[in-house]
Amino acid sequence: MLDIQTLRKDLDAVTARLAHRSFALDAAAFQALEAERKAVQTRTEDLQAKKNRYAKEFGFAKSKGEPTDGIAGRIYGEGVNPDAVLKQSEEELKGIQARMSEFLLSVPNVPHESVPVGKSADDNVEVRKVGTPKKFDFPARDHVDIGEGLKGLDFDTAAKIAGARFTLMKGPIARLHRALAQFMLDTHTTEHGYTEVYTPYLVNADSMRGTGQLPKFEQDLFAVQHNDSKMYLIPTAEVPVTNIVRDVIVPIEELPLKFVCHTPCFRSEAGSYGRDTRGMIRQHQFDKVELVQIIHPEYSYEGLDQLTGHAEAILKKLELPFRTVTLCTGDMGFSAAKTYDIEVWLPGQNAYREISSCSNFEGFQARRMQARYRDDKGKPQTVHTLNGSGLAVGRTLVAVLENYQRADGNVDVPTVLQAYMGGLKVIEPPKI
RNA sequence: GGAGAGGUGGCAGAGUGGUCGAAUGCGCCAGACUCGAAAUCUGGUUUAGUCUCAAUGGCUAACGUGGGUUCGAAUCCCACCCUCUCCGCCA
Repeated sequence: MLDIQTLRKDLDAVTARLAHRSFALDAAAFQALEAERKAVQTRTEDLQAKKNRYAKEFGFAKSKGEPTDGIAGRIYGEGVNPDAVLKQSEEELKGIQARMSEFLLSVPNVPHESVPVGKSADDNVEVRKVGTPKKFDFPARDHVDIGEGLKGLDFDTAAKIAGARFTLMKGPIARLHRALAQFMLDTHTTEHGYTEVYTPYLVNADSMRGTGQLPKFEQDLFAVQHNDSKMYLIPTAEVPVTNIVRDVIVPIEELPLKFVCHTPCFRSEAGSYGRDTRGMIRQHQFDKVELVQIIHPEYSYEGLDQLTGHAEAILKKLELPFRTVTLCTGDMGFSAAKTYDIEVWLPGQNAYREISSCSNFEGFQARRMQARYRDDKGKPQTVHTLNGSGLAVGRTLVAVLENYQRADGNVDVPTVLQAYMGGLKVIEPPKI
């Protein structure tokens, strides 16, 4: 949610910057609504003030045993039904405020000035490239062939159990998946200063609204009915973790809060039919290790660079080639002010594919969820929120399988993971 | 699932129809005292919104949430949500 004060003051500038991300802000509608709000709010509060004055004088007169007949006429004038007028005015104001809030919730974040202007992923700007894609002296297979050859990935059985876009892992590949998550958590907690958290995987609507999934993107979520309300399966740990600070004033000396969290993520993938249907690139359920920072606004861009570096560190330790790009204005998510995508090299696709997305939301999420700190004058101020994948575990597994494959169809275990694999150095098919 | 207790400011905790945005204590901030600190004393200290001629200004709202009664609700009534304790069941 944008700051309504900014909209009032710099409506034209905001409209112009939102246009870069192909969002047409209806400035006229906003101004009309704002004018209406002002008129109705002033009138309503005036009526409320009269009502308060009336009650006060009434009580005062009563206590002194004076008559109370003349009071209403003196305050309200003759011939009006103050209750009905007030009630109607309050209803009207409520309606306007609801419309205003709906309007504000539907406006995406304003891109930071450093974000390149562009229309699509083609306009993203590469900031660095690390490692060189390995040349294989045999035709590189993709993770599906590798995993099925090792009897460790089974998409048919997953489809039987659940449907399309699910994976069943077995044996050393299942263990490799687990090892990756452990390795990531350990690295971020022991080397990057994050606190590990475990959270609910089902959350309420307030939490989804706080991080921006609701109200606009309900179709991307899985939901379950619970009692009379809906609960949502988290599409990323960003949701429960960032909502830790919803309605909280964080002591300034505790900033930045740095959390790391490993969860499954559930996404309906509505609207992505036919895209990435092969393998485990795009799943309804996948594991991710998420980094979240709650940070002082002054340091949030510094923090974003650091957080992106923390995610990249995992790829470096795994010796996987990657590149990092800055998303252009047209390719960014709804809530982000700036996003870096980290893309890992996948020999099976002969392409770099997204494995992490690191964003600064500035105050966009924090305003929605009233997450604040106190400035040196003691006034509550909105914090900034950051998050990034550190990393998507399923896609990292894909990258390891494809980059560490051998001519015989087996897969070398990256050095840093061997301890997590009980010393195993090579993944081979089961003996029997 | 059954029985009970409770949800009030950063925290603890009073307040059961009026001048209560809310006692008191703790915490925090400023000042006094002090060489300095502690102790003590004095003052301040919820949040959100809004108006205007922008001030040491006015007004509105908020005591879990939503409704109701009333001139007037933290306080009374109804519904719901949440937390805690005990019993049962259960990974």
